[in-house]
Amino acid sequence: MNENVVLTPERILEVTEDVLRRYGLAKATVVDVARALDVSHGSVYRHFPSKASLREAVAKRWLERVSAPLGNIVEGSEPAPVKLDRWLRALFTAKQKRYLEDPEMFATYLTLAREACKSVNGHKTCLTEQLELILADGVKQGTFEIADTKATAKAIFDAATRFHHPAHSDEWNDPQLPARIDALIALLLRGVEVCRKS
Amino acid sequence: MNENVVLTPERILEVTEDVLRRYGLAKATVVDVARALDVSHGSVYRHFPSKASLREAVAKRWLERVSAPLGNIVEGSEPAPVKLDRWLRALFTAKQKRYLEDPEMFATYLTLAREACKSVNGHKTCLTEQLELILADGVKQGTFEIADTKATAKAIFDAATRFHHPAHSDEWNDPQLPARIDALIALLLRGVEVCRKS
DNA sequence: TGAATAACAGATATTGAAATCTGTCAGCGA
DNA sequence: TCGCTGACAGATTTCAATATCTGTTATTCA
Repeated sequence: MNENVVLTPERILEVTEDVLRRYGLAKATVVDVARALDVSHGSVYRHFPSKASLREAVAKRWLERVSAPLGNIVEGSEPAPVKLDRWLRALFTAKQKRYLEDPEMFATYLTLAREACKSVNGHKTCLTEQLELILADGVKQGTFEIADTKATAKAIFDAATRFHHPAHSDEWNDPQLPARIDALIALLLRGVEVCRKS
Repeated sequence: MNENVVLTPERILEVTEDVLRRYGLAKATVVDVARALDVSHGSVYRHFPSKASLREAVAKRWLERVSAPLGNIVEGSEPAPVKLDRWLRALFTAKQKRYLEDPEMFATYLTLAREACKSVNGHKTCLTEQLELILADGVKQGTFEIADTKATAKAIFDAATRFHHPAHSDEWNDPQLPARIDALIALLLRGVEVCRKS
């Protein structure tokens, strides 16, 4: 495995994900990562000051892979209600797809995320800000009527918890899930849209 | 401790909660419970067929203590929006109070509940039905406008997850919690109420 | 010079033998 | 008769000795 490539943080992170996938979270050690890279484990410590920081970096990468595509929806030019609908569904789908495709790896990332609560808070803030942009957009367009967009963005994020927070992933096999998501999104949309015909 | 009282399931459950509180979930054994009751552990097995069923009964008791007081709010004669507001806040307060008063015991009950998923499903169904009654009430009174009360009741329950589901209890110390709850309830109320003046 | 290493101390994980627990049942005593 | 007991087998947990890992540093090599 002695690649004639320089040792970069990025390469270490990739191999670390591999090692986590093969050995599982509990058994994956820094020594394993070093072995997979064909270097001594001391070399890994040259790029990451501790095992915890290595794990945190892996978690951060994963969270960024989830939130990046959502940014595109915010940028789009659709009406705000459509954006809100699509953004929420994209968030749910991103998480649920990862869970259904590889539950073990998902559990691994869940535990990593629990440890890396700083990165998770950043992730949450980032997502809430995206939501707020959509809401402000809708207010400007006259389709939404919202007193406090920041508070409402947080409220929507909180309300959506069950369908994107990994703690509830064991319910994502429920055949009624799509119906529940539809009902929630309808309820939330009605909560922010301007009054329809009485 | 040799009480001259007959051994009833109720008495066993009470003492079991005591033992759980003193020894912790991991260390509490059926032998401990029997010792506290001053009987042989065989006697406990006369009333509960297994340790798991004993634990499940403890979980069920706890869940019932949470949901019972909420029933009174449903029965009340206030306007539906007030009921809905009070019911949600009562649910959140019930869980959060238990968590803040004794986090260790709360964690114990959380684990018990995870095991007793049958009881938990009953609990959820019971709560959702209470919600549905409030919603139907509001529709009849003309304050709510809801296409499908059953689906909406579930959606509200799902939306409230973050503030009553024990998996999120570690966030209940957040000083912003009351504000977040206010924002969520306002959003949900707007989602079910008939249109106000445009 | 600067990246990588190998050897090390203290912390953590593994392992297998011994202790304890769960669930059962034949028999005791009211 | 009926509830309780105490002894038991198999499963689970504990504990301490052993092995492995984490993080550091003096040294090597290009």
